[in-house]
Amino acid sequence: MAQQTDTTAQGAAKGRAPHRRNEQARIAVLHAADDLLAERGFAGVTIEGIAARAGVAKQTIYRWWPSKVDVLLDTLVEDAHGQLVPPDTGSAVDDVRHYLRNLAQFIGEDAGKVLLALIGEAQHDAAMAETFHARYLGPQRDAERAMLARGVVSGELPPDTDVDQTLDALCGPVFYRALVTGGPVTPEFTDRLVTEVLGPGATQPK
Amino acid sequence: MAQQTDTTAQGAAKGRAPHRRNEQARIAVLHAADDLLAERGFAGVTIEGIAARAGVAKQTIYRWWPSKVDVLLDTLVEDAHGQLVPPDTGSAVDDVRHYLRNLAQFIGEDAGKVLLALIGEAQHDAAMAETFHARYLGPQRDAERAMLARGVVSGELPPDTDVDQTLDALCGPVFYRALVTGGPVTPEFTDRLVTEVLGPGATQPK
Amino acid sequence: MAQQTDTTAQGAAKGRAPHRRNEQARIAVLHAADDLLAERGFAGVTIEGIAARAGVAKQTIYRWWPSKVDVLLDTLVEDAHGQLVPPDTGSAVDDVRHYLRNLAQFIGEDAGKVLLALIGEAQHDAAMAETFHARYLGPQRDAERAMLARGVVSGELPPDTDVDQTLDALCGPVFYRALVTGGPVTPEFTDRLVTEVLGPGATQPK
Amino acid sequence: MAQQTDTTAQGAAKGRAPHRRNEQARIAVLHAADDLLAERGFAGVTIEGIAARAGVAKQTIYRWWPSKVDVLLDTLVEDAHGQLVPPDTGSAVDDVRHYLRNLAQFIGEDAGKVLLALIGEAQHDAAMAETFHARYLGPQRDAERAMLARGVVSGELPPDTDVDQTLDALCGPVFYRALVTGGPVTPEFTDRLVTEVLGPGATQPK
DNA sequence: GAATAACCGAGACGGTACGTCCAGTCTTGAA
DNA sequence: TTCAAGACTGGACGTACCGTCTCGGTTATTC
Repeated sequence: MAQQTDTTAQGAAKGRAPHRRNEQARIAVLHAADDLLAERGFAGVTIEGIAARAGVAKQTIYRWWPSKVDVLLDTLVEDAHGQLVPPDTGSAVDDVRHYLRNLAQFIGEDAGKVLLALIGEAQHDAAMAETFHARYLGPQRDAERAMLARGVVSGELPPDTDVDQTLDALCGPVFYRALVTGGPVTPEFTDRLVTEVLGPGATQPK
Repeated sequence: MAQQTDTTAQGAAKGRAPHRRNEQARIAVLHAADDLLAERGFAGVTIEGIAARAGVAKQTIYRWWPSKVDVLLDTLVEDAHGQLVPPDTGSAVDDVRHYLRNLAQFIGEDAGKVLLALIGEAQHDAAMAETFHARYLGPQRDAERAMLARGVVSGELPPDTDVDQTLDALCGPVFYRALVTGGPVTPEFTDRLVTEVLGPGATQPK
Repeated sequence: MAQQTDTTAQGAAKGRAPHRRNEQARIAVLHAADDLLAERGFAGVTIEGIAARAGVAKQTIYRWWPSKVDVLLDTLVEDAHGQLVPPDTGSAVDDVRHYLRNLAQFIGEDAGKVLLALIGEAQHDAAMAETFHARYLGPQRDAERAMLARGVVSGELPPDTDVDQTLDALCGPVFYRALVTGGPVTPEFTDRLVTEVLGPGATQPK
Repeated sequence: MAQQTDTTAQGAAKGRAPHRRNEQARIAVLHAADDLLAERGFAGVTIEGIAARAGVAKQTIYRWWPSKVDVLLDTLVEDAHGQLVPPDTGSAVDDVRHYLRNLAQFIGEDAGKVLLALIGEAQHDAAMAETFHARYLGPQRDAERAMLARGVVSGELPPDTDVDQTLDALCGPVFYRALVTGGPVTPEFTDRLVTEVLGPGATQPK
């Protein structure tokens, strides 16, 4: 993924700069897109608007990103990389509990708005949905699956656990609240979810 | 909602239609919008496109609908009215099981695509989200709540059931698959969900 | 000219109302058109605007006038009938002098703005120009010709006077100022015109 | 006037064209406007029509011209520059005679229709009238004044000549015929005008 | 230490759709 | 039959962005 590889200076590190890209411009674009989304909503994010706010030429954006959603996808990937990695503490149930709390909080923040907006856009654009899965949803899901799989291996979860069904039962309600009902996603809500889905043995909070 | 009230001939019945709206045009618009969404996706639905396909002037659309999402909302409300009413058979668990199967099937059809598209759009436009709740999500949720409440009253469900949490646990995974993971929503999936959420006493399928 | 015949109540006077036209509506329309022209200029005169201001339905206007310029033409004809009739005092030169002064003043008033606007519109619309000539310019010109002809008959003007050329030499500069240069059309200007065109024998002002 | 300045290659010569305008598009627009006026009249000239005929985007027109009349004004200025410059042969009376003949002919041609249409539009739109004066009528009048002034200086015309009154007496009738009476403007008509206004000493034709 | 090649800002360009205004036609119900 | 009211098709308005395309200017290697 060209627009993702040279995080900071890594590009210059080894294999000769592929073609000196202006890092400053890249960051300005990501920030501008992020800000516009927070301030004016998804519809307020336009290539022209990003360019104007970032002090960058439209062409510079088109050179590196196929569309505005790819810009947002980049910001999401960078943010999620720092905040949405499933933990690995040894206790799978604890991991799940913390991950869901974390997810709920993330969704409530600006960065999470990007995620929701991209899910929204994926409903409108099948091609976009595909790259969204390839770049974010797929890898994230894999990490989540691994988290549960560790619990199965350790015996903390039953050996016949259907990992996908369980993940949907855990994450589904969280996103449902965020995307559809608009209700608050509190730690109480996610903790209870964990208890109900993973069984009463998982009751004791950390 | 003005554009919804005079279903069939009620308007002419007694109430003296204060200003005769062209029913033919209304239906042509709804159909055109529906067709365009199915054929070309949400982005392919434009006021100009609807007008052209429906053989109607743009102004006629703007006269009765504030925006294209309101047109789609009208088609959704009409469709859902026929297909998504929670049943009331006496057995709440059976009702839920059937409702979820129904919901899963609806989401897979053209009419359901409208629902998903509107949920998507709601992520981009807060004002739209509000009317979406007022016109569809709110009433639908109320009907769902009533379905569960009947089970509590009848003793089929425990008296301390948290209706909202339970509904989210039931519907959340269904929408999560449809909106996010893209996985199939099969009857097996929803039946299992019912069993897990409402307890093993609800296991026996109808 | 249907829209002209029943000035005030004359329609009811003799031959039984041809088909009871609402005189009130007719007058309201003419006034509304006049006012709109004065307030917002020719472009601000629209059928919808006239209808709204006159408290009249659009259809009522279309029933009696083919277009908005016909409405203005009606107001012009009524106004000019009262103010722009060439005088007949016995002295043709005096008549011309007074007529030109009168014309200059008329052009400066609201009613005259209608005349200028219609001349303007005639440049844009050949069909309109034709009815304009038939209804106003032609008759007015005939009256002007008669005024000069009286001078020729009385011997006040030379027998070989080219009436049309002379009229153009008299009226032309007045309209040129009003339509093109935008300069003021003063009595001094028109008096001098008369002197130069009709000869020094016409010098003495009244 | 920005849209007029870089005639030919002067822009590239030294001044460093700050932003390359597409000359081809500019000319296509002027031609399209001209053609539409001749074919369908002023009302038939629309921005959309110009754009379609010129093979140009509407935005390109709006970028360089505030309105359709400014487009026509540009074509007029270019045409008049070539055909309506008052001559300077040494004999002011001859100059006037030729200029009026020229003017009469110009008005009869397509290019002259633009002039008449703009005078017409000026009656409807005060702001437009102002730019019309600034861009065309004013400069043209100045050139005409200079023509007469040369005659005064040379002694060909009396020293007490009122230049403005004389110009109105000369041009007024010409425009009056074109704009109002619709009569033909022949060389005989203009020659006679010159004789009458500038005196019998100016009689002998060239 | 030039030459050169990709970058970058700026923004003009052909387009599509927007939401608005008004034209001119029509239909309805009251007077 | 006229009238007020106003819905209807239709066309143009002027605006916002889209994605493509030059322009000159600026770096930063590469010869």
